[in-house]
Amino acid sequence: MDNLDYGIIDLLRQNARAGYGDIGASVGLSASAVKRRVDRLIADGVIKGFTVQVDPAVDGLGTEAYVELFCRGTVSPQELQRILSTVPEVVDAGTVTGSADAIVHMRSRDIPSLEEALERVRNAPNVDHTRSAIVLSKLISRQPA
Amino acid sequence: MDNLDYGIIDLLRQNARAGYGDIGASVGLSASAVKRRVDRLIADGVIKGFTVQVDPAVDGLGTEAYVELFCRGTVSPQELQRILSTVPEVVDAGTVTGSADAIVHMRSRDIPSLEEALERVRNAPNVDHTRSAIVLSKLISRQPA
DNA sequence: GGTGAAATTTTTTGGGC
DNA sequence: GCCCAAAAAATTTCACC
Repeated sequence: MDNLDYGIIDLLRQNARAGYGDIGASVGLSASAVKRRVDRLIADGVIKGFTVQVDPAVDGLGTEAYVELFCRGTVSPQELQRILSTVPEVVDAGTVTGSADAIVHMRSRDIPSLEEALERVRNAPNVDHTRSAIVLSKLISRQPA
Repeated sequence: MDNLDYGIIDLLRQNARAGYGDIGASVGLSASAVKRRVDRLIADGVIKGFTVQVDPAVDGLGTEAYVELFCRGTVSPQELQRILSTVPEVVDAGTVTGSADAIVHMRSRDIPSLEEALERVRNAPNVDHTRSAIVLSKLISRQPA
Protein backbone atom coordinates (compact mmCIF):
# COMPACT_ATOMS: atom_id res chain seq x y z
CA MET A 1 0.00 0.00 0.00
CA ASP A 2 2.03 2.92 -1.24
CA ASN A 3 0.83 6.31 -2.46
CA LEU A 4 0.18 4.93 -5.93
CA ASP A 5 -2.27 2.41 -4.47
CA TYR A 6 -4.06 5.16 -2.54
CA GLY A 7 -4.29 7.22 -5.70
CA ILE A 8 -5.75 4.33 -7.67
CA ILE A 9 -8.32 3.64 -4.94
CA ASP A 10 -9.33 7.30 -4.80
CA LEU A 11 -9.96 7.33 -8.54
CA LEU A 12 -11.89 4.07 -8.40
CA ARG A 13 -14.01 5.43 -5.56
CA GLN A 14 -15.03 8.32 -7.79
CA ASN A 15 -15.64 6.09 -10.78
CA ALA A 16 -15.29 2.35 -10.43
CA ARG A 17 -15.71 1.92 -14.19
CA ALA A 18 -12.76 4.11 -15.06
CA GLY A 19 -10.46 2.44 -17.56
CA TYR A 20 -7.02 1.22 -16.50
CA GLY A 21 -5.52 3.48 -19.12
CA ASP A 22 -7.27 6.56 -17.72
CA ILE A 23 -6.27 5.67 -14.18
CA GLY A 24 -2.73 5.12 -15.30
CA ALA A 25 -2.65 8.51 -17.00
CA SER A 26 -3.69 10.15 -13.72
CA VAL A 27 -1.28 8.38 -11.41
CA GLY A 28 1.57 7.98 -13.86
CA LEU A 29 1.56 4.28 -14.69
CA SER A 30 0.81 2.15 -17.71
CA ALA A 31 -2.53 0.35 -18.02
CA SER A 32 -0.96 -3.02 -17.33
CA ALA A 33 0.78 -1.79 -14.18
CA VAL A 34 -2.53 -0.39 -12.92
CA LYS A 35 -4.29 -3.67 -13.62
CA ARG A 36 -1.63 -5.61 -11.73
CA ARG A 37 -2.01 -3.34 -8.71
CA VAL A 38 -5.81 -3.47 -8.78
CA ASP A 39 -5.71 -7.27 -9.04
CA ARG A 40 -3.39 -7.35 -6.05
CA LEU A 41 -5.61 -4.97 -4.05
CA ILE A 42 -8.59 -7.24 -4.74
CA ALA A 43 -6.60 -10.38 -3.87
CA ASP A 44 -5.39 -8.76 -0.63
CA GLY A 45 -8.95 -7.81 0.34
CA VAL A 46 -8.33 -4.07 0.33
CA ILE A 47 -10.88 -3.71 -2.46
CA LYS A 48 -13.87 -5.76 -1.42
CA GLY A 49 -15.97 -5.21 -4.50
CA PHE A 50 -17.36 -2.86 -7.10
CA THR A 51 -20.83 -1.49 -6.71
CA VAL A 52 -23.24 1.04 -8.06
CA GLN A 53 -24.82 3.98 -6.22
CA VAL A 54 -28.53 4.08 -6.91
CA ASP A 55 -30.86 6.96 -6.12
CA PRO A 56 -32.86 5.54 -3.16
CA ALA A 57 -35.94 7.57 -4.09
CA VAL A 58 -36.12 6.20 -7.62
CA ASP A 59 -35.10 2.71 -6.68
CA GLY A 60 -37.56 2.81 -3.82
CA LEU A 61 -35.24 1.66 -1.08
CA GLY A 62 -37.12 3.71 1.45
CA THR A 63 -37.56 0.92 3.95
CA GLU A 64 -34.73 0.38 6.39
CA ALA A 65 -34.05 -1.57 9.53
CA TYR A 66 -31.31 -2.11 12.06
CA VAL A 67 -31.20 -5.74 13.07
CA GLU A 68 -29.42 -7.24 16.06
CA LEU A 69 -28.21 -10.75 15.35
CA PHE A 70 -27.96 -13.37 18.09
CA CYS A 71 -26.15 -16.61 17.29
CA ARG A 72 -25.94 -20.03 18.90
CA GLY A 73 -22.52 -20.88 20.26
CA THR A 74 -19.61 -19.21 18.54
CA VAL A 75 -19.76 -18.14 14.93
CA SER A 76 -16.68 -16.72 13.27
CA PRO A 77 -16.82 -13.28 11.66
CA GLN A 78 -15.82 -14.94 8.39
CA GLU A 79 -18.82 -17.23 8.60
CA LEU A 80 -21.14 -14.29 9.31
CA GLN A 81 -19.66 -12.35 6.45
CA ARG A 82 -20.18 -15.25 4.09
CA ILE A 83 -23.82 -15.51 5.10
CA LEU A 84 -24.59 -11.80 4.98
CA SER A 85 -22.85 -11.14 1.68
CA THR A 86 -25.42 -13.33 -0.03
CA VAL A 87 -28.23 -10.97 0.99
CA PRO A 88 -28.16 -7.85 -1.17
CA GLU A 89 -30.45 -5.97 1.19
CA VAL A 90 -27.68 -5.92 3.78
CA VAL A 91 -26.10 -2.51 3.46
CA ASP A 92 -23.77 -2.55 6.39
CA ALA A 93 -22.91 -5.01 9.14
CA GLY A 94 -20.39 -5.71 11.86
CA THR A 95 -19.81 -7.84 14.91
CA VAL A 96 -20.29 -5.76 18.04
CA THR A 97 -19.70 -5.50 21.77
CA GLY A 98 -22.73 -6.07 23.98
CA SER A 99 -25.25 -8.88 24.09
CA ALA A 100 -25.86 -9.12 20.33
CA ASP A 101 -23.31 -10.85 18.14
CA ALA A 102 -23.72 -8.50 15.20
CA ILE A 103 -25.69 -5.51 14.01
CA VAL A 104 -26.96 -5.52 10.46
CA HIS A 105 -28.27 -2.49 8.61
CA MET A 106 -30.74 -3.45 5.90
CA ARG A 107 -32.38 -1.45 3.15
CA SER A 108 -35.22 -2.63 1.00
CA ARG A 109 -38.04 -1.56 -1.27
CA ASP A 110 -40.86 -2.22 1.16
CA ILE A 111 -41.78 -4.15 4.28
CA PRO A 112 -42.56 -7.45 2.52
CA SER A 113 -39.22 -7.57 0.71
CA LEU A 114 -37.46 -6.53 3.91
CA GLU A 115 -39.16 -9.36 5.74
CA GLU A 116 -38.19 -11.79 3.01
CA ALA A 117 -34.55 -10.69 3.22
CA LEU A 118 -34.68 -10.96 7.01
CA GLU A 119 -35.93 -14.50 6.64
CA ARG A 120 -32.86 -15.36 4.61
CA VAL A 121 -30.61 -13.97 7.33
CA ARG A 122 -32.50 -15.81 10.05
CA ASN A 123 -32.42 -19.12 8.23
CA ALA A 124 -28.65 -19.13 8.13
CA PRO A 125 -27.06 -21.88 10.24
CA ASN A 126 -26.27 -20.91 13.84
CA VAL A 127 -28.43 -17.81 13.80
CA ASP A 128 -30.56 -18.11 16.91
CA HIS A 129 -32.79 -15.06 16.68
CA THR A 130 -32.88 -11.42 15.63
CA ARG A 131 -34.27 -8.19 17.01
CA SER A 132 -35.27 -5.58 14.48
CA ALA A 133 -35.79 -1.86 14.73
CA ILE A 134 -37.57 -0.50 11.67
CA VAL A 135 -36.52 3.02 10.69
CA LEU A 136 -39.43 5.42 10.94
CA SER A 137 -37.83 8.60 9.71
CA LYS A 138 -34.37 9.05 8.30
CA LEU A 139 -32.45 11.72 10.17
CA ILE A 140 -28.94 11.61 8.77
CA SER A 141 -27.50 9.94 5.69
CA ARG A 142 -23.96 11.02 4.99
CA GLN A 143 -21.93 9.57 2.23
CA PRO A 144 -18.48 8.56 3.39
CA ALA A 145 -15.97 10.14 1.03
CA MET B 1 -38.01 1.34 -14.74
CA ASP B 2 -39.32 -2.12 -15.58
CA ASN B 3 -38.22 -5.47 -14.19
CA LEU B 4 -35.32 -5.65 -16.62
CA ASP B 5 -33.93 -2.40 -15.22
CA TYR B 6 -34.22 -3.73 -11.69
CA GLY B 7 -32.45 -6.91 -12.73
CA ILE B 8 -29.61 -4.96 -14.32
CA ILE B 9 -29.24 -2.76 -11.24
CA ASP B 10 -29.18 -5.79 -8.97
CA LEU B 11 -26.37 -7.34 -10.99
CA LEU B 12 -24.42 -4.09 -11.08
CA ARG B 13 -24.82 -3.76 -7.34
CA GLN B 14 -23.12 -7.13 -6.93
CA ASN B 15 -20.39 -6.33 -9.44
CA ALA B 16 -20.27 -2.91 -11.03
CA ARG B 17 -17.52 -4.06 -13.37
CA ALA B 18 -19.56 -6.86 -14.88
CA GLY B 19 -19.54 -6.78 -18.67
CA TYR B 20 -22.65 -5.80 -20.60
CA GLY B 21 -22.54 -9.18 -22.32
CA ASP B 22 -22.55 -11.04 -19.00
CA ILE B 23 -25.38 -8.91 -17.65
CA GLY B 24 -27.32 -9.47 -20.84
CA ALA B 25 -26.88 -13.22 -20.54
CA SER B 26 -28.39 -13.09 -17.04
CA VAL B 27 -31.37 -10.90 -17.79
CA GLY B 28 -31.97 -12.07 -21.35
CA LEU B 29 -30.84 -9.13 -23.46
CA SER B 30 -28.04 -8.42 -25.89
CA ALA B 31 -24.99 -6.48 -24.75
CA SER B 32 -26.05 -3.40 -26.69
CA ALA B 33 -29.54 -3.41 -25.22
CA VAL B 34 -28.03 -3.58 -21.73
CA LYS B 35 -25.66 -0.72 -22.48
CA ARG B 36 -28.51 1.47 -23.75
CA ARG B 37 -30.50 0.79 -20.60
CA VAL B 38 -27.55 1.50 -18.33
CA ASP B 39 -26.82 4.74 -20.22
CA ARG B 40 -30.43 5.77 -19.78
CA LEU B 41 -30.38 4.90 -16.07
CA ILE B 42 -27.29 7.08 -15.65
CA ALA B 43 -28.78 9.94 -17.70
CA ASP B 44 -31.99 9.78 -15.67
CA GLY B 45 -30.05 9.95 -12.43
CA VAL B 46 -31.16 6.55 -11.23
CA ILE B 47 -27.57 5.36 -11.20
CA LYS B 48 -25.61 8.07 -9.45
CA GLY B 49 -22.19 6.55 -9.84
CA PHE B 50 -19.93 3.54 -9.70
CA THR B 51 -17.80 3.05 -6.66
CA VAL B 52 -15.49 0.62 -4.99
CA GLN B 53 -15.89 -0.95 -1.56
CA VAL B 54 -12.69 -0.49 0.37
CA ASP B 55 -11.67 -2.13 3.63
CA PRO B 56 -12.46 0.67 6.16
CA ALA B 57 -9.33 -0.17 8.15
CA VAL B 58 -7.28 1.08 5.21
CA ASP B 59 -8.77 4.57 4.96
CA GLY B 60 -8.54 5.49 8.61
CA LEU B 61 -12.17 5.22 9.63
CA GLY B 62 -11.74 1.92 11.34
CA THR B 63 -13.66 2.65 14.53
CA GLU B 64 -17.41 2.43 14.38
CA ALA B 65 -20.36 2.17 16.74
CA TYR B 66 -24.09 1.73 16.60
CA VAL B 67 -25.72 3.85 19.31
CA GLU B 68 -29.26 3.60 20.58
CA LEU B 69 -30.60 6.95 21.71
CA PHE B 70 -33.12 7.26 24.54
CA CYS B 71 -34.78 10.61 25.09
CA ARG B 72 -36.75 12.21 27.91
CA GLY B 73 -40.38 12.83 27.03
CA THR B 74 -41.13 13.40 23.38
CA VAL B 75 -38.54 14.79 21.03
CA SER B 76 -39.47 15.58 17.46
CA PRO B 77 -37.49 14.03 14.60
CA GLN B 78 -36.61 17.56 13.49
CA GLU B 79 -35.08 18.26 16.89
CA LEU B 80 -33.06 15.04 16.78
CA GLN B 81 -31.89 15.84 13.30
CA ARG B 82 -30.75 19.28 14.40
CA ILE B 83 -28.75 17.78 17.25
CA LEU B 84 -27.16 14.97 15.27
CA SER B 85 -26.24 17.06 12.26
CA THR B 86 -23.79 18.99 14.45
CA VAL B 87 -21.73 15.83 15.05
CA PRO B 88 -19.69 14.94 11.97
CA GLU B 89 -18.96 11.43 13.22
CA VAL B 90 -22.62 10.57 12.71
CA VAL B 91 -22.77 8.71 9.41
CA ASP B 92 -26.33 7.55 9.47
CA ALA B 93 -29.29 7.90 11.83
CA GLY B 94 -33.03 7.40 12.02
CA THR B 95 -35.89 7.21 14.48
CA VAL B 96 -36.93 3.62 14.99
CA THR B 97 -39.59 1.29 16.29
CA GLY B 98 -38.83 -0.41 19.60
CA SER B 99 -37.75 0.95 22.94
CA ALA B 100 -35.05 3.27 21.64
CA ASP B 101 -36.01 6.59 20.09
CA ALA B 102 -33.31 6.53 17.46
CA ILE B 103 -30.35 4.53 16.20
CA VAL B 104 -27.19 6.39 15.28
CA HIS B 105 -24.32 4.95 13.27
CA MET B 106 -21.02 6.64 14.05
CA ARG B 107 -17.62 6.35 12.40
CA SER B 108 -14.40 7.67 13.76
CA ARG B 109 -10.65 7.41 13.66
CA ASP B 110 -10.20 5.71 17.03
CA ILE B 111 -11.90 5.02 20.35
CA PRO B 112 -10.98 8.35 22.06
CA SER B 113 -12.39 10.43 19.20
CA LEU B 114 -15.46 8.22 19.08
CA GLU B 115 -15.98 8.70 22.79
CA GLU B 116 -15.61 12.44 22.43
CA ALA B 117 -18.22 12.51 19.68
CA LEU B 118 -20.54 10.35 21.75
CA GLU B 119 -20.23 12.84 24.62
CA ARG B 120 -21.50 15.58 22.33
CA VAL B 121 -24.54 13.50 21.40
CA ARG B 122 -25.26 12.66 25.02
CA ASN B 123 -24.99 16.24 26.21
CA ALA B 124 -27.73 17.38 23.87
CA PRO B 125 -30.92 18.57 25.62
CA ASN B 126 -33.58 15.89 26.19
CA VAL B 127 -31.18 13.04 25.54
CA ASP B 128 -31.65 10.78 28.54
CA HIS B 129 -29.10 8.06 27.89
CA THR B 130 -27.47 6.02 25.15
CA ARG B 131 -26.49 2.41 24.65
CA SER B 132 -23.51 1.79 22.41
CA ALA B 133 -22.34 -1.26 20.52
CA ILE B 134 -18.78 -0.85 19.30
CA VAL B 135 -18.09 -2.59 16.02
CA LEU B 136 -15.45 -5.28 16.48
CA SER B 137 -15.08 -6.45 12.92
CA LYS B 138 -16.67 -4.99 9.87
CA LEU B 139 -18.55 -7.59 7.86
CA ILE B 140 -20.34 -5.69 5.11
CA SER B 141 -19.96 -2.14 3.88
CA ARG B 142 -21.95 -1.35 0.76
CA GLN B 143 -22.21 2.41 1.26
CA PRO B 144 -25.59 3.18 -0.26
CA ALA B 145 -26.40 6.57 -1.73
C1' DG C 1 7.60 -3.76 -10.15
C1' DG C 2 7.38 -1.46 -14.59
C1' DT C 3 6.95 -1.01 -19.85
C1' DG C 4 5.21 -1.69 -24.43
C1' DA C 5 3.29 -4.44 -27.99
C1' DA C 6 0.40 -8.28 -29.42
C1' DA C 7 -3.68 -11.07 -28.67
C1' DT C 8 -8.11 -11.14 -26.93
C1' DT C 9 -12.36 -9.49 -25.36
C1' DT C 10 -15.50 -5.90 -24.65
C1' DT C 11 -17.71 -1.69 -25.72
C1' DT C 12 -19.93 1.08 -28.92
C1' DT C 13 -22.14 2.41 -33.20
C1' DG C 14 -25.40 1.91 -36.87
C1' DG C 15 -28.66 -0.57 -40.01
C1' DG C 16 -32.78 -3.28 -40.10
C1' DC C 17 -36.98 -4.98 -37.86
C1' DG D 1 -36.87 -1.08 -28.19
C1' DC D 2 -34.26 -4.92 -29.50
C1' DC D 3 -30.99 -7.81 -32.29
C1' DC D 4 -27.12 -8.54 -35.16
C1' DA D 5 -22.75 -7.33 -37.03
C1' DA D 6 -18.91 -4.29 -37.84
C1' DA D 7 -15.74 -0.85 -36.01
C1' DA D 8 -13.46 1.15 -32.21
C1' DA D 9 -11.56 0.82 -27.76
C1' DA D 10 -10.36 -1.43 -23.85
C1' DT D 11 -8.55 -5.34 -21.26
C1' DT D 12 -5.31 -8.92 -20.61
C1' DT D 13 -1.18 -11.51 -21.51
C1' DC D 14 3.60 -11.84 -22.01
C1' DA D 15 8.48 -11.24 -23.15
C1' DC D 16 11.94 -8.12 -21.71
C1' DC D 17 14.07 -4.53 -18.56
